[in-house]
Amino acid sequence: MTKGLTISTVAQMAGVSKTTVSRYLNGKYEFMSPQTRQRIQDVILKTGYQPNHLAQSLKSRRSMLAGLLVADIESPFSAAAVKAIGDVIGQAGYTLITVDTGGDPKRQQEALDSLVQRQVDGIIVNSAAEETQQLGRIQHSGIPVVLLDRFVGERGFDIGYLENERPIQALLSHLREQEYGRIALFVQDYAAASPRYLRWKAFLDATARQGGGVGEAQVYVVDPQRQETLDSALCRLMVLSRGDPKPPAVIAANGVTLMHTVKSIRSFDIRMPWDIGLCGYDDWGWMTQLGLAGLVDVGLTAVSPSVHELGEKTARLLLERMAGYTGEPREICIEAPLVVRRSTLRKEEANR
Amino acid sequence: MTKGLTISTVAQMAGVSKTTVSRYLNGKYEFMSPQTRQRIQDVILKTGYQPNHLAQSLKSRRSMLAGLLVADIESPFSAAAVKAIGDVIGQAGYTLITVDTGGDPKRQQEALDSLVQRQVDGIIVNSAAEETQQLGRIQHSGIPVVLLDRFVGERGFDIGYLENERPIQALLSHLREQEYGRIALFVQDYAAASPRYLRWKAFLDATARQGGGVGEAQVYVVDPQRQETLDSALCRLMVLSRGDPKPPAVIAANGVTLMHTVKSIRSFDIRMPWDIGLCGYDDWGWMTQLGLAGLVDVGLTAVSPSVHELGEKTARLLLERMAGYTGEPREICIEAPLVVRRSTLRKEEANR
DNA sequence: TTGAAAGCGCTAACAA
DNA sequence: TTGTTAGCGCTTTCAA
Repeated sequence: MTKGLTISTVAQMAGVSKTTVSRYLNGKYEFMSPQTRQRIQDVILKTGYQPNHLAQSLKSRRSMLAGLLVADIESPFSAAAVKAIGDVIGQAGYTLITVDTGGDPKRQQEALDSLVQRQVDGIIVNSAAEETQQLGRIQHSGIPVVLLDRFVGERGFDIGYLENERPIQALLSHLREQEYGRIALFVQDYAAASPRYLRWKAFLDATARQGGGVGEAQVYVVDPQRQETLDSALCRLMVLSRGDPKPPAVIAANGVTLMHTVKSIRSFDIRMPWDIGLCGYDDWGWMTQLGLAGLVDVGLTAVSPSVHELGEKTARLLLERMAGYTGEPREICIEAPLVVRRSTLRKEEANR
Repeated sequence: MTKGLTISTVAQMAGVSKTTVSRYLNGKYEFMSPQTRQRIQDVILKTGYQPNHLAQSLKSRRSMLAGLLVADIESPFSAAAVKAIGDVIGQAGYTLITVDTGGDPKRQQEALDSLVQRQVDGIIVNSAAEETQQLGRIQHSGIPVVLLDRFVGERGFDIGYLENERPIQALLSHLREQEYGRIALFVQDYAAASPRYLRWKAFLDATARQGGGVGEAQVYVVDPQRQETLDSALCRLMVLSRGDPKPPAVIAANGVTLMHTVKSIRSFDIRMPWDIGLCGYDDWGWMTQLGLAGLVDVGLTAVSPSVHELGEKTARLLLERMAGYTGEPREICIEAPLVVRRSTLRKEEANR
């Protein structure tokens, strides 16, 4: 592969056996004469020999490889997660194979097969599929599987995820305090991914609980791929609210939806926070550090979870499993604070 | 690793030899009786057998693995590149190992060693280091190396990169047309990465050529990690321009700098495009599709290259090398159009 | 049409 | 303190 440089070559050049070189490589200097050690070192330095990790893995039955499946590596959420997970996993000596499934269950399935064939020692999955037979089988076969943010049908897996219910409730109370009228949830197909579902559910529960005849009617299922779905949802909302002294407000269920809603609001020249209030569930990695949501228009009110923390903790779950931990499945929930900005502040501020 | 399921097991269960199973796995049905084939297939389906890719690679001397080094996977630039490269490479049957070097030459070096040990068939590098001995050695040892956007000292590698000179010139002419006065370049340490250097160079050349006593003084070296560097650059610029009937304008050398400049401008309540013009070199992956730069304030004028195209073409360069192509080093330049938005339009528009 | 045997580069008993 | 030997799971001559 590289050049024909193998452990045998090195052994020969140093005038020792493969075993001894192998011992050297694995740091087992205990019963090795300093001279031998030195000679081997010299040869390795001189030749630039790099041990073949494939062979090592085959023999030792540990690949020191971990797999990570994400739905869309370009979303700031995935990017932040990949970064954090890569750091933690890498720190521990593992190499990470990150695969972008594009949210497609079939691609996810293929990717999983591929990872298994490559003998990864563990897998983290931001699942694109509700179906989990495959994940179950993999876990069963001895490769630990840890979920990232998205639940799948059955339990039985470790998971790290972002808090959903409370932030939605916080968003709602905030909008009520600011005396917005009709409150709508813009959400993508919520059967497809558990966070969306849970946020939708939380919205329904909270609105139902607080009465006022609000409910399902206030939910708009949109598709950010098709801007017109946002446009039409927005228009309906505005029309339904006409004559109402209190303006309506939108909660976008996630970052993509939030940004596309901004776009839509802009295109109709609707003014935030007066004609409409806008806020959402937001996860924008370093964009958040930079304050992207703060850069947009008047600054967007948003739930702002630490995806880095999510990644780190989730990676740790996997590391523990790969180290042999076999306790009950664990669930780690990352709290997500609400950051209020001007897009929903129609009362307190002068708003120049 | 998985379960004890190996090719021997399958062979035994199907009542054939390992050889035959191996033939089946590799699609060599030519001289195989349909019954045999069927039997093997049945066993594999029943047992869920997955061939050990480690062993296959060891024997066949092709890992079907490719490595990708990026400086910061969280930047929209890297994210878009990773996506595109992953798609193209994956499509061709390779598995991609993406490593985030954090822009640290030492980490890059370690990552490269690791990839070599894992016997990757090729490597794409968005280099964090000017030094290239290691890359040269790797390439020399038979593993093709392709550069992504950043040149390194010596030539000798294939590279895909974004056009630098012309867009900077375009930005400058545009600013002149709009009759801005003093024009400044905000750029990070330009010794560290070739694109920055080339943009800086292009800026100097173009301003020098057009005379007017402008030149080095107009370049501000900033560090987006430290907002105060942006703040102070901005203030100096504003002060130097006081009394000038034409307002100053800033060209940010890349996306991060651009966004941080926005932040700074905001914090001082300076109005775009009147008190200042702002534009920049911009690479924001799906953000661009979404029109992030369009979401910010009045919309930012920016150079808007297709990082996807860059990723695709660069990946193709590597695929060709891995397939055995051995011609001269090739350089692919991706053109980057200028998108004019309101942040630099002080003339044409009413600008309500 | 199928199989036996050798070996990819490395590790780990077991001997010496 | 070091080496011999037997594989890890797979592919591939060569022979049958």
